[in-house]
Amino acid sequence: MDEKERELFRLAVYDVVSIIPFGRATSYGAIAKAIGCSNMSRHVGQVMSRCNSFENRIPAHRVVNNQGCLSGKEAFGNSNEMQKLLESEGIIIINDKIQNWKKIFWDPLQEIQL
DNA sequence: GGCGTGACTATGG
DNA sequence: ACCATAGCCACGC
Repeated sequence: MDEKERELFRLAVYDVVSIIPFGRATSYGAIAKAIGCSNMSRHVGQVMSRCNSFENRIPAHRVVNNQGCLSGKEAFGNSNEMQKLLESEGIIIINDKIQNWKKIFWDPLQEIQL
């Protein structure tokens, strides 16, 4: 992968994350699949860990793992910040896990086909 | 090129 | 539901 491809990958991830609706969340794997890189879920995570969500206005808190767990909360300034942001959108979290995950989950592929 | 690492996942016990 | 394993692939050393 050369530098140009990495950049495109990063921007594609940003694009998808940016259109996650308020009060919903999605997973790394779903994003990877949506941008045509189904086996790159770990790299979506890597992009998010460096995205600087606050400055870039990216709702990084709406991206969790496939089971609805807040695996990336440590990347926010305060480890409670991610949960706080999600709860401010009406999402219930217990033990770092989003409750009613099936309902909260938003699949980018479904949105793209509309 | 080898080896460990990581905001991951699918699967099996 | 929880833990262990094994694939995954770019990065850094």
